[in-house]
Amino acid sequence: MSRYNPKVTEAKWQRQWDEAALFRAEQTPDKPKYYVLEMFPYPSGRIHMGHVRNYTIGDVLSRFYMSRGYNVLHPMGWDAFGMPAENAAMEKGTHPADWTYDNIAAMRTQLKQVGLAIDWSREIATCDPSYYGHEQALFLDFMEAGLVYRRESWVNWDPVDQTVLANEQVIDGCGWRSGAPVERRKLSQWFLKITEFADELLDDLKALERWPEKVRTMQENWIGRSEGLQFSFEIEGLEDRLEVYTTRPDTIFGASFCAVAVDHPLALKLAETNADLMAFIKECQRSGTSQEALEAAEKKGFNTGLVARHPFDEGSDLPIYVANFVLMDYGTGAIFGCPAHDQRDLDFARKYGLAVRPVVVPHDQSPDAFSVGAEAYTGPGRLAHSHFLDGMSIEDAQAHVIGLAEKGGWGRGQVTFRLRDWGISRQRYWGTPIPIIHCEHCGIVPVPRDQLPLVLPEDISFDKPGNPIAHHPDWKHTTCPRCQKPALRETDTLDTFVDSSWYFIRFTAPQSDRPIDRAAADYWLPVDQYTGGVEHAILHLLYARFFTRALKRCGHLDLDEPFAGLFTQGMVNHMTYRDEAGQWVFPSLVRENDAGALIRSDSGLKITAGRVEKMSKSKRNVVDPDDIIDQYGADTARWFVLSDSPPERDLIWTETGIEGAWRFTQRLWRLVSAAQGALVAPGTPVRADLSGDSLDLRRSVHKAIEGVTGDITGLHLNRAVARLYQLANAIAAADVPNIDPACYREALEMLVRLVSPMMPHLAEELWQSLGHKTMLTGAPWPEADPALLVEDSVTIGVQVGGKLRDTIDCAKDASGPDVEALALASDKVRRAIGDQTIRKIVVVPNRIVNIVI
RNA sequence: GCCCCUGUGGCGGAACUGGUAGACGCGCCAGACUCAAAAUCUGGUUCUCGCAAGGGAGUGUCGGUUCGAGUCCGACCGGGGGCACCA
Repeated sequence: MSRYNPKVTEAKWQRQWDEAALFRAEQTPDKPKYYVLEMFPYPSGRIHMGHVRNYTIGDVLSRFYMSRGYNVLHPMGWDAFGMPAENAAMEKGTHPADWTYDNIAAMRTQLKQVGLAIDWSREIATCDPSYYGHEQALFLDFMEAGLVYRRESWVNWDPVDQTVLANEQVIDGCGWRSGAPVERRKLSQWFLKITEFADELLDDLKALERWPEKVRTMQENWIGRSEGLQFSFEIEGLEDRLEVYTTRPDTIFGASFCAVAVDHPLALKLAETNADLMAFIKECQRSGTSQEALEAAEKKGFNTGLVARHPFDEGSDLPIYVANFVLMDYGTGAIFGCPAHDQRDLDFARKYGLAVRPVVVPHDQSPDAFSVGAEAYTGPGRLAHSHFLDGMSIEDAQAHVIGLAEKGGWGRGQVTFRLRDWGISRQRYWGTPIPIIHCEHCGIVPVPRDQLPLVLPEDISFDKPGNPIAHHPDWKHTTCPRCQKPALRETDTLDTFVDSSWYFIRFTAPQSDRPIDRAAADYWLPVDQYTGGVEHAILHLLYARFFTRALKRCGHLDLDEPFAGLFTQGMVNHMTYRDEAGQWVFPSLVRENDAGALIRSDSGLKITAGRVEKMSKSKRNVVDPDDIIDQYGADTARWFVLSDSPPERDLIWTETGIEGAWRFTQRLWRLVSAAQGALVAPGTPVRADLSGDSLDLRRSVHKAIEGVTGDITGLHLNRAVARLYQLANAIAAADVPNIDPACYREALEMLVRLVSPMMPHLAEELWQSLGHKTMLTGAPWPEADPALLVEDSVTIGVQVGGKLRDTIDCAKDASGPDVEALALASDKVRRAIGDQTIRKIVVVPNRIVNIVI
């Protein structure tokens, strides 16, 4: 018997699918549509196992829905703008465009070898003017719709390299290249008004039933709607009042200080005449702009000497601090601190010796005895030590204080969101140019639409630090479209999240001369199943949801939610290895010597195995998909990434695992090949009166159809794989001479058909060798015969006092008394009961009997 | 620091809405085939006491709800993801 040769077979079927144009998405009214999408890759140069896993999951769905009679759209493209291309340009001197397009070409070849059912005619790259030109048009549409504005905001500034740094380029507060301490700087930047949709983005999460609960929760928290009180304190000796926002107006009597952000106008004004305060502010600005850096920093404050008057409690005035943990972006940039009921305030109060007065007391404690130690109390309770609020619930007290503030005219109830507007300006070359002209006379003027795409300059130099476009000798010099006088182009480019906020829409009509073809978008959208990593759970997905709504407002779409179903897949991990010299070692170099110790195959150095971690180039714990496909074929690689781990969890890549998958592909091949001679002709009907082993086999087959279908629909792909192993075991264990020949053929055919979405090449090959002349891809999905799925007897457990003592076989749906009698007839059960009295017998039909003693 | 997720044999995992914990795969052990090896096939494999029959323990830890908890509730510990300029 010949061995299965994936190299020849996979190439053969890929060619045939291609020639038959099977994966070309058709927009026809006779069939329902199904849009399958995986997050498009950044063209880093080579695909990694994470890609293989991601695209295989999507591919299984594509092929499955194709055979269930849908018009399937399964496209591929490239998230092709971004920093790595510029870094490569700086390090290797290659042009970002050349580097990117070379990478795309290499990765396309690799992806094609995986045998994905992709409509390659729709391929797009975001760095292509035919894509980003339309994006520029959309930017202008947003501008006309009032969704774009410009204001100052903070960036990480590297004082040595004279350049803006991304958060990931700030390491321990210093620039990654220069090592110089990073400063915060203000720059005029472009923003999109995502906050205008905050309520909608929050409310509509509820309707996203096919999104993971955790992603919805994360977005909910990110948007962060809160109801509170905005009010102002009188400041002793000053005309100005201090405007603060609080979500806990009930704790007003527990206030012991006020604090403003380091970039709050009051702080800046005081710093003009206070050198110490100025130094403190400068000190605080010597850290990155990331939330993490700000919040993880030790809480520090500067006492301004100013005092805020408590609105109710004349005796207790509150010192005003400038504090590094107050955020200018949230609320009013100023707070009152109630240390007893907020952890950050408590940490601050302990450091500066401020009073900690509990004003909310848990229901089971007395107001006089309750005190707060190292942890703030944020739970439920009753108000205490709060004059007229005493005894109220938190909710009542909040409503009461807000009411008083509104009546007294010194404050009002206010809804605040944590969500901030989306800053889309980047001071970089490799991105979409923002189509704006700055004119001294006319101000901000959009680039006329007939001049789009506004393309990036090609002759660019990375010799100097900073933004290469701004350094370009003539690109930015232009004339104002309004007054025709000399003017300057905007040199900022768009955040790459803008590119990925509408690519799934462009896929519906990638060649259209308008950004969006309404008919195509109406037909294909929303995406039915979107798959990608959880790391995109908030930003990318929220931006895309916002973009869809903004496009609707501009008349491009009639759609609110872009992704009807979302699936977040886990990472691919691998064991790490280090040699005696402390170097990380590629798994392909690890060998076991005769003594069973791990050594390097090149140098012979001893190796120690470390933790299992996410595959990463830096730790070298990577496996190259090319090597795997070369050695085992794409089907084996696909089978392995689908097996074992549930797709939403991390997968551990192991050499033994891929070998197990390889054995299974060979086993399937042998199973079908061995049957060849003995098979009846294709299409021979299976008799209805099977019995014995044939009937048992047929039941297993139909249960597998039912199970696999359900597993794929529910995205439990690892369970589908396990079921197929079971089915193969059942077929292999069958005593062929005793099995009805038509039944045996059916079993083999169903195995092949059920395996086909996962191992499409092998399935085609086996289908052909079973005597079929037409391709399996796209052929209708099998249906289970319901009559073969019903069981007439069940085995259930019998517990005595909650402990399993025996199992009994009984008729399905047998009545309580019958099952009870059967259970009590068991020797093991009687022994377990002994001479104890039976207090009660719980019978759950078809499940369990529990005899309570 | 804040938000979210996760924790089951030697390993990856299975267990529908609370009802026989460990399906399936990997590894390991024994056997068959072979001059031998590889491949393949058959059987076994949670731990523990026991020759066996049989008993006991067991789903990160501690506690709770229940006739019954891997599953629900509370606290804690370990691992991971996100935190707005990585994509």
